[in-house]
Amino acid sequence: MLLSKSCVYGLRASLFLASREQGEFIPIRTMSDKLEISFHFLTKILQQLTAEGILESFKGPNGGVRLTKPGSEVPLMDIVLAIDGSQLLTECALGLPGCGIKNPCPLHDKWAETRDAIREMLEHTTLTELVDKGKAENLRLTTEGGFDILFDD
Amino acid sequence: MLLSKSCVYGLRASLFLASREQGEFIPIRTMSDKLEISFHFLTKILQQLTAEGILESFKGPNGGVRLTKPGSEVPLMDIVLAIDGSQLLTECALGLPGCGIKNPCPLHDKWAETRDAIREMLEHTTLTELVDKGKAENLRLTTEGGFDILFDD
DNA sequence: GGTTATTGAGACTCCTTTGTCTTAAAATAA
DNA sequence: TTATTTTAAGACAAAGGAGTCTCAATAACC
Ligand code: SF4
Ligand code: SF4
Repeated sequence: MLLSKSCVYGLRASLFLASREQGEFIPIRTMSDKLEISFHFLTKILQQLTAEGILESFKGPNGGVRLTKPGSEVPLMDIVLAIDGSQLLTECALGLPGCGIKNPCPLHDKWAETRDAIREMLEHTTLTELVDKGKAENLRLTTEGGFDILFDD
Repeated sequence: MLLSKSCVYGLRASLFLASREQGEFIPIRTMSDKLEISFHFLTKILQQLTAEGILESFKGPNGGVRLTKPGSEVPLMDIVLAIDGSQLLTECALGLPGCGIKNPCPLHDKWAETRDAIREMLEHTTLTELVDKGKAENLRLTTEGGFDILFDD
């Protein structure tokens, strides 16, 4: 799999947060319910994003988490790097240790192109971009139903 | 990681086989030594490729494995599918169950492009193509040294 | 036939990822 | 102050991937 499960959950939650008012703290429990992700597991993942400065959290009643920056300034890459690390963009096809341009394997040229395509996609897509698209076309973030079911409070 | 370790080992071994005479059976022990892969582990992986008809094997002295077809007719995709399955090309970014064009997530359009790039690369690159390149430029298939060290018998 | 070289099959261990649970810490509200 | 709501931290369990090992099956050679 390209992205780990933790990373996918982190992305889904980040999209959820980006779809709300920016100043609002959203309880993790709300997100875990709506996105159908285990609460404790999601908590651990979001703690990583908080540690990386992508989210900020607040304890106690009316607490929760929120994005530190507007979603339009957060490319997907930020979340992927925070959770899965740079592995995807540095390791590769034949997975030889110490890989690079200097002493490449035969797949390097072709793989580098593909890898760049992945990088471009993750760097140039922002949370807000996907949220806007999701809202406009009622796309889904969860197993069933469209984007809008996330907002029946 | 894009490809599992088993898959990477399978690819490396397939490249090794494609670089030899086609009719020749190569003992797995020889490959595990040259490619620095655990013998028993590589054996299990190559058994999968044999079961899928990509390799054929022969027991006993002078036995080993060989490609069933010339390397020029074997795209990398065959090996990836045999070992990792179609997961990489069907599952995706947000990993929602039952994904597809019918009920997509907001990432679908962008992801589909990237996924196609990966598919194209795997489908249109053959073993022989990489072997020729590797031999010409003495690229590497193992941690140290170039392509040629595989052939000091 | 007996020994040796090789793949085939499967049990088994080890490690990472995924997921659950419990307890502590912080903030609010009564 | 006490109870409640929330995140923080970390122990623990379950599942899958990665890797090791043993023994059986097959083929060649003596
Ligand atoms: S040489 Fe390039 S393609 Fe090959 S393993 Fe290294 S980074 Fe990957
Ligand atoms: S809709 Fe497309 S991109 Fe989104 S999870 Fe499904 S297949 Fe992947």
